[in-house]
Amino acid sequence: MTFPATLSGRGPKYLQIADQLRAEIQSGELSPGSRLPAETDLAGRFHVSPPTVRQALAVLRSEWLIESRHGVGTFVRENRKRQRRSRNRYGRARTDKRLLNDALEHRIVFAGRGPVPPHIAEAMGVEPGSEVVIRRRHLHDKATGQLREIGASYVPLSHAAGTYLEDATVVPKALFLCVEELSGKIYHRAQDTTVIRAAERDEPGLFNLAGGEAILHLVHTARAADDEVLEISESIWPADEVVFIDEYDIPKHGENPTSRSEI
Amino acid sequence: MTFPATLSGRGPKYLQIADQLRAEIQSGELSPGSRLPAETDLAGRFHVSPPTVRQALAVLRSEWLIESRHGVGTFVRENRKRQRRSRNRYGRARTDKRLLNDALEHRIVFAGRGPVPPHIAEAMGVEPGSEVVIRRRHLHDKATGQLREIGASYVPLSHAAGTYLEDATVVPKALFLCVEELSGKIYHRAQDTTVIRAAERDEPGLFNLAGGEAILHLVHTARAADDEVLEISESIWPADEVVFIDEYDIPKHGENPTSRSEI
DNA sequence: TAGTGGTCTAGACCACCGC
DNA sequence: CGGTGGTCTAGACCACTAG
Repeated sequence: MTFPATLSGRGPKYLQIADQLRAEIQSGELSPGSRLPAETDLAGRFHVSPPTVRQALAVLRSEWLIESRHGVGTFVRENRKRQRRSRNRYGRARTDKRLLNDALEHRIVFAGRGPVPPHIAEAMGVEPGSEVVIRRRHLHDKATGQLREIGASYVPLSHAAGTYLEDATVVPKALFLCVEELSGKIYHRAQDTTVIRAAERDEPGLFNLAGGEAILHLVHTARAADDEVLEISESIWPADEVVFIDEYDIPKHGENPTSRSEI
Repeated sequence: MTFPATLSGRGPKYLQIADQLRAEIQSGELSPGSRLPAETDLAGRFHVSPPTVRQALAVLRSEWLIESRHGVGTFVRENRKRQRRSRNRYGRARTDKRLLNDALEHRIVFAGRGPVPPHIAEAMGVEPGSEVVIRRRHLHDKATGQLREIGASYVPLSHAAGTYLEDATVVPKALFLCVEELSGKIYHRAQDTTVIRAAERDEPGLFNLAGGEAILHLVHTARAADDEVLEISESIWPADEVVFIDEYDIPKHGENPTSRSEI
């Protein structure tokens, strides 16, 4: 029998049940994608009331181990293939002339003028609500159609107003190369700010999350040599789908570091 | 009256209650650190049963907005002061000869030989369980005493065996300078791997978390010019306490990028 | 229609904390 | 001690999905 009907008696029942099920998941007895027994079945096997089972499942849900589909069942979460991102997006793009991940489909969901949101205005050094050119994108997994990333780019009117950046067509090359062309200025220095926060508003629905899940939110500010902001872009992922891998040279003794440390 | 007794009737009651309370928190009516009314009080005011109130509070807890203390009450979470980390820890350390954050107290909780854990062995390219010199550290907030970061460094025996790195005394300068001295090799290139995962094992207790919270886990691998691993270190934070701020130069056209992109 | 998970009730008793 | 949140029960009814 897969699920012992006995609880050892140490600690709360719902935690013991969660421990049992977690062990079965991690041992592979319950494999990714497989369905758990119905809540009423689990209640019977563990000799507890249904709400207690639900409490145990809530624990596993908060650990990102299972997900429930209303009217269908509760399933062991698939190990979603993790994306790999570098914080330095310019290195290869400058030579490859492309920035896009081949496994993702790039959909521009909005392009045009709009008010700059507060957290971007701050980084841009302008009044919140000022008009800028905004390009919003959704990146979908080509295989499954699942939304994997939400992004937006904000370019000052001075460089983007009236240009093709206001058209919702996919830019044929990396956005920063377009901005360099249009502005006549060169991207010189960047700042990336990364935070992890709880999912809010429509994000759980968009990403098909249980709710209350962690979101990774990156704001990227690119400046010209004279410190003028050329572009701010932000990217939003379900935090558990992302791995950052960064490789970089370590400054030698006496060498001027290319990154200012913020520690 | 702070808490209206009426629910608009749209959607589940527990979500409406959560929305009400969230609005009060975000408007500042319920300020950080202040106590919410007791669950039974809330049940009375909203005319629902106590379990329904608990469900609403569970939502806010998963959004990291409140925390409950058994026997005391439920409180609006303080905005914990966020740490700022740069991926490039070497820039300033090479000139300042220090790596430590002044607001944090560095406690070495273990130093000596031990088996290398699996996720480190992989990055190090050795058998899991091989012996290495391990230095484990806890970083506490000097003001509050709260644990803010767990870290560990792993140095191959070939460079650290029998040296002062096996003593649990705080190293007077940055660890990498010690390893450079002891090994006679220079840190040349680094890789940082960052993931966000659910808290596991004893982490909720150590960090005083509600459970199921997001953890940020960074593994840093430093290599010499000949690709030999000189040191691997890992850092673990409650994800909501960390902001990464990275500044870096953007490679010019035709310039060899210092970071290899992983996109 | 049958079976699933989602919402909600009205209690009970326990464990913890501060006074 | 009184008040708090934590655990648990034994139901009821609804909403969703699949066949």
